[in-house]
Amino acid sequence: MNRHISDAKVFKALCDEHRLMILELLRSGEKCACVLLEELDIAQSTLSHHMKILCESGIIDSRNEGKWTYYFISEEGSQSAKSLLADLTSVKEIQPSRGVRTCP
Amino acid sequence: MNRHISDAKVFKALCDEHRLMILELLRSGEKCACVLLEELDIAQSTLSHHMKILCESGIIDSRNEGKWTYYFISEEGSQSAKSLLADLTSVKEIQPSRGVRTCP
DNA sequence: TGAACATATCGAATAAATTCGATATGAGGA
DNA sequence: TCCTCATATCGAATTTATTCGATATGTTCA
Repeated sequence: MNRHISDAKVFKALCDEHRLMILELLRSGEKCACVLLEELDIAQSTLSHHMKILCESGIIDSRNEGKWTYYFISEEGSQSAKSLLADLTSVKEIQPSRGVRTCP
Repeated sequence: MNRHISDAKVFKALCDEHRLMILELLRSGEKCACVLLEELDIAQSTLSHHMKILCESGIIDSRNEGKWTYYFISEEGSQSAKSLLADLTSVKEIQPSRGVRTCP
């Protein structure tokens, strides 16, 4: 079940402020790269790099329409991110009661 | 509401594999630093650095007992992380229907 | 086909994070 | 009080991420 070994990827996608801002922009519906570029004050190649990371994390998906690429929040991807976070922070059933010393 | 500006911090705490492993270890109950250290094959100063980041993110909390420090998953902190992720990936009510072109 | 535009990739510069050993701090017990 | 042990902090080395300009790819339209 070693999910945590490689699943830092999902959270890595979320730990950059530009990428969080992109996510925020996409909450109001899909946008093409050129619109995102106008809002973000970063170089086009930088935006492309961020979109690649977001897409590879699964949280964002894209579709092509002619020469444009539209990005949108993936329902499936964000659901699995939420499940992963819930798992990571959930305390297991069988555990020593708090306050029990595990040190000598 | 500009939460995303500074709230990369919570996710930054989750984007390192050692820190995810620490979280996994704490799922079975609080542990003192020396126990974590045995499991992780990293230097003591490195562990201390990771624990600081995790605690500052709010996801993990600590308590002192004598010379030991015990770390545990914070119910409150992980709840707010989950809320934040849910917000970030939730699509807003009013939005243009998908497929509407926002580019010329 | 060729010009114009949107996006992706490459390579290099800069910035940020991780890691370690050395050392400091602070608590407990002799 | 002094010694020992647990954890934190410091400073430097290394690794990883971000960023940009330049260029490549691929699409549309004349």
